[in-house]
Amino acid sequence: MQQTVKRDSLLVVPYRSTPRTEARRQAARARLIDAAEAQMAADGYASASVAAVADRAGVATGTVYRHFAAKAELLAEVYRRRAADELALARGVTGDRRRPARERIAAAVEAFARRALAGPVLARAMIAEPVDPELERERAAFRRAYRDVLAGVLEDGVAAGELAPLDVPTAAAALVGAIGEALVGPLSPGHGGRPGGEEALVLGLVHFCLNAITTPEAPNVDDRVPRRSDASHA
Amino acid sequence: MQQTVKRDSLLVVPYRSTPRTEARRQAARARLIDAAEAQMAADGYASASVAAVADRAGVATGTVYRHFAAKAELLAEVYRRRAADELALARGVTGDRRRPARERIAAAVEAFARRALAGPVLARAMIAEPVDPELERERAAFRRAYRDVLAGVLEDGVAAGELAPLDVPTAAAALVGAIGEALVGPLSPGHGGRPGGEEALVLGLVHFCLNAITTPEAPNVDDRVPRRSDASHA
Amino acid sequence: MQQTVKRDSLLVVPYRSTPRTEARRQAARARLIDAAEAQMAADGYASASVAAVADRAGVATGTVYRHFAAKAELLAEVYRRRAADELALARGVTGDRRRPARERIAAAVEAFARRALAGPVLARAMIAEPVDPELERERAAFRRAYRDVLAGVLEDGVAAGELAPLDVPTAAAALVGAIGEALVGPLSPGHGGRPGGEEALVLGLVHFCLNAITTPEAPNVDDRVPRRSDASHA
Amino acid sequence: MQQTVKRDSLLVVPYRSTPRTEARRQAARARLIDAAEAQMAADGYASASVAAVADRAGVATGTVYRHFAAKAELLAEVYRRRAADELALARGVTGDRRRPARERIAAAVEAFARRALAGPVLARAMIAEPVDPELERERAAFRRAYRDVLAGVLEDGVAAGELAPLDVPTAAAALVGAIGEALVGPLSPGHGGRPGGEEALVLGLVHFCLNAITTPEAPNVDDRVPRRSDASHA
DNA sequence: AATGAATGAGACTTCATTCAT
DNA sequence: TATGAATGAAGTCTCATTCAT
Repeated sequence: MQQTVKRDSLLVVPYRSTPRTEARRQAARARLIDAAEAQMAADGYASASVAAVADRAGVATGTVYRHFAAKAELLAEVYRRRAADELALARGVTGDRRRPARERIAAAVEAFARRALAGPVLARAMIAEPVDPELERERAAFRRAYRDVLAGVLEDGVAAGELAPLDVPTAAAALVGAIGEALVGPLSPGHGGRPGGEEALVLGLVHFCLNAITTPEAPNVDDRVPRRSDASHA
Repeated sequence: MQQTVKRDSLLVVPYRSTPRTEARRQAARARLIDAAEAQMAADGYASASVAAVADRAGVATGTVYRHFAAKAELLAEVYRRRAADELALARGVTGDRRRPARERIAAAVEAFARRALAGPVLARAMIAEPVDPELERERAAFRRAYRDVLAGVLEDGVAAGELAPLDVPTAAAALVGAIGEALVGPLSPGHGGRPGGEEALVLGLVHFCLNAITTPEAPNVDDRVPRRSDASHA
Repeated sequence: MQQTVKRDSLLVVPYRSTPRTEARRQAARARLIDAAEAQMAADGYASASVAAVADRAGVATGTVYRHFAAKAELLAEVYRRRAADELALARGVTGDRRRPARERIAAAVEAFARRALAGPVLARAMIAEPVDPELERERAAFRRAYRDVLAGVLEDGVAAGELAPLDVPTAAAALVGAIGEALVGPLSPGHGGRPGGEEALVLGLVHFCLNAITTPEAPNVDDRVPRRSDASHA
Repeated sequence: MQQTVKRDSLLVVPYRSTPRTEARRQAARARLIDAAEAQMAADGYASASVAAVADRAGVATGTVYRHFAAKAELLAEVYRRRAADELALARGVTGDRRRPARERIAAAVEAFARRALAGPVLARAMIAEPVDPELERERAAFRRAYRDVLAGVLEDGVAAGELAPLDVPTAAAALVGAIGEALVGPLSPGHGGRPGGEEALVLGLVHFCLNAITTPEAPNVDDRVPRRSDASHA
């Protein structure tokens, strides 16, 4: 990718260090990660062969191995970087602990939803597509981290008395899943027919999530098998 | 395949109406589907090569093709069979329309949860792992069918006045996702450390799902984003 | 191969002979050869798998091996039988040695042409399609035999002074080739556009063949390469 | 494949206009075509598996697919190249329209014959052996082109009054077949016993072909069934 | 004798990885 | 360091042949 020989300089100095070299190296690395992400965004995980990625980055396949020990490592980096972005966003949006937990959760759900809807193929690859065991680990890590962000908010809410006590880890995981499925599931067949389209989807999802963490009156689990019919609700 | 007309015998015996042969055939087919399912359960979708499945079934690879036109058809059968089981169960536990919707949803969630927990790797493969387009179609069909079961219950609940009005398709999808992630997500790293273990997980999840479909007091959607929109401020 | 046990007689007589058994055997054999020929006629040589032929004959694949040691042997029989038919016909129409050689040749060409045109796919398979070495031998044998029939006629003609002396083996081979190519070649791209269609083709071919064996005025071979040799000047 | 745009250099050097690389690439390609041709020449079309060809070329099987999208494409190239050679030769030898048509035909026949005799197995593969539909198309194209060359000469001859009117397309096809069969037919079993050997074969064939296009006196087709014996020819 | 399911070698093709230039 | 051709293991599928029933 980076040619070593510079045509325009007669003197080729065997420079050793990391002044500009390291920068170039990082740039090349980054370009490869970009290319891999772009490929996944364009045609899904399965299309991201080393050749396709290298091609997209404008380098030879061999060059990839100068920056990554194996294909899985490159793709793992894609997951990691993407996850970091997503987490940063989530943390940003939920960061203000003075605001009510429900508000913070709503913000996180909405932020995630909007990004997923903007790039559905990549979202699918990140959330649901199959992967090598190596990558699976990254994906699991992302989900866990994301859960942890949400869990933190939930704990804050419970501690502050805003939310009724709840099974925080489970609820956080369920939220992640609810978000993912609601967004990714309907997208394959096209979701256009719905009135309001994406906007309605986001609203419905946020609504769902807020409800889920808000125990109406009886936080007792036994509530789920009520004594009688819920006629009173009618 | 078998021609029925025999020139030299007046009595045409239908060559073999497959008395026992058909049974054997079905048995062999079923053995292959079992083997494929077992392989996916053991090592995930990616490990289910034709050779591995055949090996597990104790037959030669060529034999697979006597029963299925292509690998994808075998795996699709696994999905279909599994999905049919799951749907039958879900329909069974939610079938009594005289019972309250919340009770029926709780039953479905619990039933699904218990089965997923019994076979987590397979559950992962069924729910989340990557697949050929052909299989993706099966998986999507399953998810859609499952959503429809839940959506039917939700609609019953809304119609009966038991549930406050809600975005039924989104809620149903979100429920499927919540269930899937809550069960499958935590399982890779092992979930054992939790107090109460699986039991607590199931209860927490049921609780979460019931809450999610129960609007506390203000069913108004605007309730979710308190005063101003906060999401997109990363 | 000959079973000793008979179900319908209590007394199991190890019958030795060939009363009706041999007849049945031959019938089954013949049916397989028919089926193989029909398959080749329908879809060409490549389509004649053992399974397809057995299917067409209404027997199981294993049965084929009760009558033929290998697939090639079955197909060889097809060639042989077909060749025998063709040769019998050719010998029939050329058999009357009292008639002029040219007339006899014309009759053979016409007969062959009409049959080939009636069943072009089989003709192709017999004349030109690729085959196993084993079958190639049969095909070569047929061509040789056919050449010999024509050669016999040519020799008669030369001996009788009707034809000018000519290189009989070469001429006979060339006749076979001319017939084959003229018939089989034009059929692939469709020959319909021609005025007169098949009839014209047959006439043109007969004309060509008669000319080919009729030296105009100067039977001298040198006639062909006018004064100097011109061929090799590319 | 190579992206041309480079962000970090103003001077965009087209990554490699493939100075020597292209040459190497062509050389490798050519080596594979050579190997495929050699394999067909040695053991016929059926023996030309990808593995066998790669082996003969001294490369791994995968390498074949760096140069050809599919096996059929490699073999098609063999046909095409061979056909191009043959046609160029034929056109060269028949190109001078001032010479008599019979002389030009004789030259073409002789040229083709000498080459076919030099490599009989390959000639067989090119002319008569079976092939995939994809290759069949190439072969048909070659035959048609070859016929057209001969047909052109025949038409010239007829137009110039040198040849009596004749069914040009049929005659051209028949010439191709006559040449092919006369050369290829006798070669499988070996043709060595003949007096004069190859030389006689070529002479006899040329003679045959010239006769075939030379109507003695009565170009009428009905001539083929003469009234009486052709005593006058004696 | 027939059946037809099973066999397993072998064909084509893909793609992550290596290595001479 | 980059290149990209080459590698070769692995995957899917076909089909002539075998063998228990």
